[in-house]
Amino acid sequence: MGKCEQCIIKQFNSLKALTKDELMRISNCKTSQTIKKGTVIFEEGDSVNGVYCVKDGICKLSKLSENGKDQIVKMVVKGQLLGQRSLISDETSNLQATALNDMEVCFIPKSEIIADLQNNPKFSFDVLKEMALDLKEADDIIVNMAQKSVRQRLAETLIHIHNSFGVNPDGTLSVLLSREDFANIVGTATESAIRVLSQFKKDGLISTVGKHIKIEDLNGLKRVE
Amino acid sequence: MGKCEQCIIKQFNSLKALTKDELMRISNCKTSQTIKKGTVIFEEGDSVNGVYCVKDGICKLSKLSENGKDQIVKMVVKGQLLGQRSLISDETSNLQATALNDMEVCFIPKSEIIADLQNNPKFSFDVLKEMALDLKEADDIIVNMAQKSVRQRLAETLIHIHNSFGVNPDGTLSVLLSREDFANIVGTATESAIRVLSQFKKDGLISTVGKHIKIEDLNGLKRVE
DNA sequence: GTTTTAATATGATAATTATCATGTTTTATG
DNA sequence: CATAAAACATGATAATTATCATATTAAAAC
Repeated sequence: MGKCEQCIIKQFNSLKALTKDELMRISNCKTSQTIKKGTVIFEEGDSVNGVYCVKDGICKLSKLSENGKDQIVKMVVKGQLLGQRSLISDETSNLQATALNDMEVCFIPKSEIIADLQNNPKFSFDVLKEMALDLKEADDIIVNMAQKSVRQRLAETLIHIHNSFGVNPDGTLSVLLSREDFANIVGTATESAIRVLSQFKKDGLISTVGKHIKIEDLNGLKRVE
Repeated sequence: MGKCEQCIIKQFNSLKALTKDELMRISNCKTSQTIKKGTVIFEEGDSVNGVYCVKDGICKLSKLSENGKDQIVKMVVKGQLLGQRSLISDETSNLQATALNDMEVCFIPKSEIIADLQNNPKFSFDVLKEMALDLKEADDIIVNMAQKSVRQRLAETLIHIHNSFGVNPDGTLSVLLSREDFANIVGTATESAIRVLSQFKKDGLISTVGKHIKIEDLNGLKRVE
């Protein structure tokens, strides 16, 4: 099993703020896992007894609404941590995590991480910084949800995925989502998401290769109203 | 000027995790302020060079959208801290803070607080816990915005204000908001918010005394669809 | 206290989005 | 490879919400 102190992934998250000794301790109690696409990693109400460090792959964080829709709140990609929030609040999870493709993760038990959070101010301050950014993003999503049209939100979602998660060699978005996923990010009916994407295609803003989407006119998407 | 180490307000926020020595140091550099209703405490893009500890009164945190609406993201009440997020991220503010009534606050300069965040793990962990709760609330708002109707959101807003901020002796909500404020919390047009509130009144769910709103049927509001 | 301004209220209509129905294409499975 | 199942697509229609117009009431300013 890989050693945390040598793992390159931690450069992308707060674990980089840990000392070599702390990393070695964590390395000894962590477990590596492969998670298949579609697997529910944890669901709302679960006690998540630790933190996942995502070495590869992508997952969605979502919450079931009373109307049966599964609103996607955030996506967690390679390099990021998963499950810190409920761990810090010492609560069961508020969200469900589902793998969007095959994932490689390391699971670090709660007790180890909590000890470091309480003893290493550099680490806890770094986690705090990450959480402050998450909160800012969440605030911005609230504003978008409240004030922008489905068309705008979907255009911005495409741009966000493009900019934050990158593209494949052929230019298609590296994150492959179903139309239903898009609808659940934007907060609309699946049919509406399909309709808007079809329109974007007609307007030459995007093209599709199978289920893969390629942004053809980024500035056009930015101008969508 | 009051002394932080003796101030009762800190029991309601993370400042309680500071040591007596730290509190005395902060006490010496803090400034007390009275803020009049309607005053913009800071706006989007401002460098907020410290944290406000709200001793009395309420303010709204909002963000201007491109369509001209000022979406309210959160309300900060007596006992809470204001401005920590942008301070921690070391960024200009993402939100505007506006006093909803006359406020009493203490302003603690950034340098003092940052030093404590980096040196006192108990304090930074407490701030982290608060921020984790803020993030959870924000996630829940995203889900509500995306999946619930204006009627439902407005009903839940009334319930939230009732439960979290309390009522006056006559039973009316202690937080006095304009119809426009309600619209900007719910993310709808002012006319729509007015219409829904009128309907709630007709349905006997609420009553009004001037601009003050009283919840008459809490369970009824919970059942709104 | 009157005038002016802002906030609240309501109707009419338009725009947006959801829902239901149904067909097609793609993917999974025996 | 045939068949079932899921995902995608599109039309018709209904429901929700926004916008514009216009009163009415309340609050602020002179």
